[in-house]
Amino acid sequence: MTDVGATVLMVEDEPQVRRFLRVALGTAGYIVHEAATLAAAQVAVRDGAPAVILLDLGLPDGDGIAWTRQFRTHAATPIIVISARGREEDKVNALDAGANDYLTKPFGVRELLARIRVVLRQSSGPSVDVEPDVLRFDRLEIDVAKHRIVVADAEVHLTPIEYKLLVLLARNAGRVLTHRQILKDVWGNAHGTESHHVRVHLAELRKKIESNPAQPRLIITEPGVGYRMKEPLKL
Amino acid sequence: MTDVGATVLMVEDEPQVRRFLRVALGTAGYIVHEAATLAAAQVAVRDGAPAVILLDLGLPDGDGIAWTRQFRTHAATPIIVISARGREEDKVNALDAGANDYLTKPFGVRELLARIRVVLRQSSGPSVDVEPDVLRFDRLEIDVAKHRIVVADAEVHLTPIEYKLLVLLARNAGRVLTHRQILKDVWGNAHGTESHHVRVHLAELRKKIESNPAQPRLIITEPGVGYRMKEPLKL
DNA sequence: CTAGGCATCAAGAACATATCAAGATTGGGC
DNA sequence: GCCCAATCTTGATATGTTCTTGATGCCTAG
Repeated sequence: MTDVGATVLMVEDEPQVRRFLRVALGTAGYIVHEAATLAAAQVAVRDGAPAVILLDLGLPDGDGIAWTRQFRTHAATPIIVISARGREEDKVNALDAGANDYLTKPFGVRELLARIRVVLRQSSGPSVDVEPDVLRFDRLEIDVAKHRIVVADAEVHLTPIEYKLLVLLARNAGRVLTHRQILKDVWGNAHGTESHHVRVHLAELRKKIESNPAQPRLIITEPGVGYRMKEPLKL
Repeated sequence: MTDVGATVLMVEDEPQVRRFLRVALGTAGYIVHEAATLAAAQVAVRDGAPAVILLDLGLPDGDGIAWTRQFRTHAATPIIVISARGREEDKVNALDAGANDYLTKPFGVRELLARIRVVLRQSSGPSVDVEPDVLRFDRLEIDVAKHRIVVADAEVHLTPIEYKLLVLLARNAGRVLTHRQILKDVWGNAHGTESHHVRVHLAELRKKIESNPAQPRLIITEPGVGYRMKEPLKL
């Protein structure tokens, strides 16, 4: 009556809750991985490639919401937040940070399982795209997993928008992305025609990653259309 | 601060709740469609193509859960169920029937909006879907997905008008397109008889894609009528 | 031979982009 | 809760690209 042996990563510090969920999820046919801290979760995600993450807020080593936001910059694994905090504010923050669902303790196991099925159902659809953790472009190196940019062997600091912009372009290297597409992906659906934003932040980005920003070699302007990142050299 | 004017279909029979949600959703920037019955919802979905459906259970003309199950056999539009029934049983049934989320009345508007953002975020997908859409003509290659033109293994830069012109001709290869048709498609309906524009830009285009622009092999002039692109080699 | 349609060129207008800088906003630390 | 630092937004201006427009000459059909 349940899904296959999908892997669920449970991020939770209270031993009692862990035992409880371990049994419930195990019985339902899932493979359960566990982490008691965000740091451990980070490792578990990379090693275990879970199909869904159950994230308890209020872990000892950091803010789960901030972690979620950070995580979402490079991964799409569904996150179901589980929290004792039931304030609307908390829910909105978590969901906007990138969580797929938010359950307030106490909750019923059957509801949890149903909600896990929902997110699995969604993610099973549009295939699994495995992409390398490191994207390389000439003297530019993007380590998506570690959220690190290296230009000519020197680490470079990018602001959140610059980072999103760069990863978007890099993931679509060789393809022209229109202003509209970029706005939608980096800013969210709202901003109608403010392509000026794109220009400003793209200029900043070029300053940081191009050797000669006045004559860009990595990010090419397609006047009247958008921008294109040069494809990396083929092997 | 919110998404674009995505369309939300509200399926709800109580006038008070409808008015309340209409205002809340409208303020948040959504276009709101309304239906008081499942039958009306069916029609509204077909006509309005909503981005998300808010479904109240317990409508006068049928079982919302059964409707959801039926709906899911042919459509993937996200459904957020809103119900006064808070029993775990109800939630599990609705979610397993295909609902994407389940909110129990009373609920906060901000939470609802956040959950709408979640499902919209998911369905908007990874923005750029890869469609291998390449048109080939001898030594000319048009990659529509990437917006890229290659002539004899060398990338060629086209201006927006040139690109539109080329794609239009390529998509209608073998057929003669009149000046009027070209003007309408590339420039828009306004320009009455300015076929001179076509000539100028077509000359530019030929310079870029023909090996000998004076004796065009790809784009043929049909005197007195218009232009025609040579059909690509068949496989 | 002539008229109409076509190709080509060049210059300025219209439009799009790059860059700088100041004000507004956000988020984190105290 | 307040303040500071970082970041984002917004506007102004300079620069660069593309489009339009008109002039000119060629070719072909009648």
